[in-house]
Amino acid sequence: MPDKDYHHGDLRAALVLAALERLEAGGAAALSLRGIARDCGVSAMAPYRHFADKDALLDAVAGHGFQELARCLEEADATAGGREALAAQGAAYVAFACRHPALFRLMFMAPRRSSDGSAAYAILARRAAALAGPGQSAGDLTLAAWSLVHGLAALILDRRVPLEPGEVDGVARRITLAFARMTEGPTVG
Amino acid sequence: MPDKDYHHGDLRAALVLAALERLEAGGAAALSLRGIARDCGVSAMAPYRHFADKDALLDAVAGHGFQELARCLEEADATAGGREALAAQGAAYVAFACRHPALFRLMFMAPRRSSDGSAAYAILARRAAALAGPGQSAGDLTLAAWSLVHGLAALILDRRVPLEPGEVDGVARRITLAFARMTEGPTVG
DNA sequence: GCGTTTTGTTTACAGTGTCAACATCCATGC
DNA sequence: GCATGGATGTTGACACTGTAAACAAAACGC
Repeated sequence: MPDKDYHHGDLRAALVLAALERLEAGGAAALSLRGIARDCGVSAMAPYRHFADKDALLDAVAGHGFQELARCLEEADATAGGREALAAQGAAYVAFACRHPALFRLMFMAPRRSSDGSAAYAILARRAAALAGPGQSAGDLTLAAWSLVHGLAALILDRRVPLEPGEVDGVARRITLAFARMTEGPTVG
Repeated sequence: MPDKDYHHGDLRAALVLAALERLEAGGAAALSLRGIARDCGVSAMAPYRHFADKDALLDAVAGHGFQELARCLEEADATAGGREALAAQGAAYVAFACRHPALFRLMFMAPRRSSDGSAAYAILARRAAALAGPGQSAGDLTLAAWSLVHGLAALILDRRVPLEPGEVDGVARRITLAFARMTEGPTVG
């Protein structure tokens, strides 16, 4: 094994990981490119060999987050079927946001450029669309379901709704489930 | 009228206004305290006579946004009654976010400290709670309604949902209205 | 009128993202 | 086996940021 002092095995991955750690520890304010580089034991300019600029690194971090979110949704979806599966996904979505608030904000709440979240969206969409009753638009239903859980997560994160940590899961599950029941009610037109 | 060269009349208000203009023009990235001060023709340290730090100024800007949002909701609410009023509020909420994307993000999507949005919340809550059927929790219903429109706005702002500007209002109205109809469907338990 | 308080200014410092020029290492030709 | 070229990392510099400390000027109370 060579010296490893100059060339860093896999700096790109190390940078993303360090950024994630900083994010969990100190929030978005702690995300300085120089700091991240320092954490990796590397100079301030080294990241530019792997990312065009700071935003590009942040995009990679967000991408990591989306993968993890998709994993969580998939896992939750497998625990039940039908409407209950949708409720489980809703609760998992909110739980993810609460577990990684700064990451969640980074993923969504910045004028990002790319950071594809379609994988996570697809998992939720599959469940939601299957619930569409006659005369209900599957597209609208999916969008509504996503909006509901996303908005709930965002409001909780911003302390806009006074909820104890212990209540969050129950509320998310209840609301999502009630929403899912909407599909058996009277339909439009 | 005295010289007005040293003392600025009402700097505090001018700073908030300048910040709002910068926000509309260049997004959150253009919000530098020094730049805002420059826009007001004042030195970099002058803002500190009126705000503890940059975040305090941003809080004031967010507060301004919440007032405006409340005004929009109130206005929309007056255009109709019952479920239609809720749908109108939903559309107005989303429209506000689309009209002032950077401000909306500033209001919600940062680890703020205060910036009270309870006025806007109250207007929506009043309508939503009135729609709660027997066995439905007014609190849950209100939270769900808010989450729905807030999430929809956030997702649209982040281009997570491919919507033409022209479609936004229709979708928001449709989804909110469909949600409101949920209250006449079969209830929990 | 004078002192106090409020409001701005100047200067300075540490920290940021990023450009340009340079250094070092690794893999590949011969 | 060694020069060479491309990848990777470094140093130094620049313009910019938020903010602390010390000072200056205008406004107000008596």
